[in-house]
Amino acid sequence: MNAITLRKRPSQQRSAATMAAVLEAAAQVLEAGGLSAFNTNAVAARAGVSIGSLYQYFPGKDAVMAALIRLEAARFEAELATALEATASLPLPQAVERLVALAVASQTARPNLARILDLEERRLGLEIEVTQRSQTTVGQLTQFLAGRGVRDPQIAAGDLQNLVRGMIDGALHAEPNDLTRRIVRAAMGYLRG
Amino acid sequence: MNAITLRKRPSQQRSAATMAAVLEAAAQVLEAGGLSAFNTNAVAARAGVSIGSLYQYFPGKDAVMAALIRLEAARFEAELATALEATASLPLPQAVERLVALAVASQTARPNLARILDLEERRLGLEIEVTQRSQTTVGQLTQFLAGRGVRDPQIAAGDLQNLVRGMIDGALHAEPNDLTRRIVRAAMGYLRG
DNA sequence: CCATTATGTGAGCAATTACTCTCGTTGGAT
DNA sequence: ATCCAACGAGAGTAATTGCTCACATAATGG
Repeated sequence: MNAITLRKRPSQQRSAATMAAVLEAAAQVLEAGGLSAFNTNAVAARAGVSIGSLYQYFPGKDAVMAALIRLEAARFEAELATALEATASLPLPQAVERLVALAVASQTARPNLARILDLEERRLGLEIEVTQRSQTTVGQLTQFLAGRGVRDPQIAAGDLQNLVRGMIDGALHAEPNDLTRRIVRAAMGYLRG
Repeated sequence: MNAITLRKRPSQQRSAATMAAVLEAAAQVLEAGGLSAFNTNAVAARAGVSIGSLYQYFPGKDAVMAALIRLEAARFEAELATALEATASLPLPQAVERLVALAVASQTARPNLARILDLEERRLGLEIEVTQRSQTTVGQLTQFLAGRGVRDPQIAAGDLQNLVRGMIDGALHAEPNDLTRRIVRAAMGYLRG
């Protein structure tokens, strides 16, 4: 019997290293060549594994994208969580400045990557996923704003995220000087109403 | 003689209609299926012309994209120009509200298109093109802001454009209610410093 | 040692794509 | 009527891509 021998399933330790290598390679390919350069052969080659191996760990191309999106989101959310702790006792303007500086630093590291991941996230429709509200970026921000007495904190959190993202995306290629200050001005203006 | 018979060159009247059909088809394909659905066969089919014809009017796929980007940019810049005239005598907050409302309306019509065109514009690197400063979106905005006594009007124009674009992009899929009001709040906050 | 399983490999296939080239059609001038 | 240049059509081609599969190698257990 055992007609169907329960395919796939590498699991465990080795897989973690290979998967990480693949995801890092995917990030590099996207950053260097954009969406059009993102193909499984290129990713596998840059990761130093064969395409066969890549397909042992990921069911398909989109799964690699999705995993990368989740990884980057988790990274940023972890940074955000510690930053929020550190600013818990600061007055609002200083707290906002710290958070904005964090976002700027995060986007500056790989200017093109975040933009592409954002587009792809929409295409794949995996917006709500890890979404324990407390772990999402907007979720954390919502709680922060609510704690500061901001009205409609959920909407405000979304708006601020979009505002910051938009200003960073655009300005990185044009006028990065003093960017944090400029963003803080807009964000505080929004919050003061 | 005339060994090479001076290839291509359809020009004149008919071309305008065909080119317009191709560009409108390209916009529809992008809006409906995203970047991955954007291929020359699909565009030609939707436009109701053969691929042969498409390639008579456009030297390649990217040229179609570029033409579409320029067309949409020109459309928006024309709308912006008339809106700026109409708001010339209004106080700043009302003027800003009108302009923001225009941007919101423009993006709402085809929510996905602008985002994609923006990404592609960067990939093709055709930022400065039509760029008679007075015809660009930022150029027009810069003059407007300068006339209102805003400091660093060029930087402010860029920032505002990015801020508005970011907030619209993000909010269209989440909380479109009262969007204009919220954006105006951020924009005016930025301008008041 | 061998047998059995887990893991990795990469040539190759099927599908898709951008683009070309040959040929048919049209419409106006002679 | 005949010709000719402009225009359109769409089958075909070469290249690329996502992905499979038959096989090599490494780990594990007896």
